[in-house]
Amino acid sequence: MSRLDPSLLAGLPPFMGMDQPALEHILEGAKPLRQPKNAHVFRQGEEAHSFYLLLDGYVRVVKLAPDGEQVIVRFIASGELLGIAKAIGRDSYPANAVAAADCVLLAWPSHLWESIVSAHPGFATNTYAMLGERLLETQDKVVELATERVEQRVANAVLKLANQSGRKTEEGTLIDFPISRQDISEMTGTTLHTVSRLLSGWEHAGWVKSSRQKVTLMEGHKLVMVASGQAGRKS
DNA sequence: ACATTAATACCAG
DNA sequence: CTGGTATTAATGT
Repeated sequence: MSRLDPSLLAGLPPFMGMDQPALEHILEGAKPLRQPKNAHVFRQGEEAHSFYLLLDGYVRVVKLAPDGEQVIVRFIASGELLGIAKAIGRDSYPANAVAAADCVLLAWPSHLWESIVSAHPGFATNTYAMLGERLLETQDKVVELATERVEQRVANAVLKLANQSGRKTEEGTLIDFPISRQDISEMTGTTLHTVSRLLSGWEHAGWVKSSRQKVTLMEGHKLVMVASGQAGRKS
């Protein structure tokens, strides 16, 4: 068993403002874990035996509707916690978590949650702030789904992804993990057909560039226009 | 070279 | 305009 370096955690949002001994203490209970692309980190309904910190990669959180329909709730980027069912008083996971790219994570057994939180008040406030952020995000998304048209929603989704995980290239901003039209449709409540049509439309206009599992954003401001409903109206 | 899976084209409601 | 099926294109083995 190799020793884990506390500098892995230093500077990450959940551990902001914590000193070296505290980080070492938290790391004692963690074991590293590596998940290949498309592997499940945990499944909806499963007993929440562990909680996780994503060190590298991306995982998508997918909610399964009773009829088998899938909805992508959010993407988790590196440095974020996931599977913290215990923090909201649950003992089963509320959704599936799937590696969107090859991932490396740290896993803690869930029973350590209580002791870590009570031993480290800074960690507690950080994670509750994070939960609050996520709550606001999902509220915004509800409003979006209820009030905006499809083109606005997918424009928003693309912008969000580019913003959250964009990598600069000569072409523009590349979303640096594999993303299919199906994925985008599951984020925005449409079908892959509509997403495909919109994306190729924008590609002809020169606003984005897309190929299999890849989307690069070239003219972000144009998409912002679409997202705000100021463009693309047709009759 | 083949099988698998994503993206687009095509067609129907 | 949306949703389903077929065809084509890309990717992994």
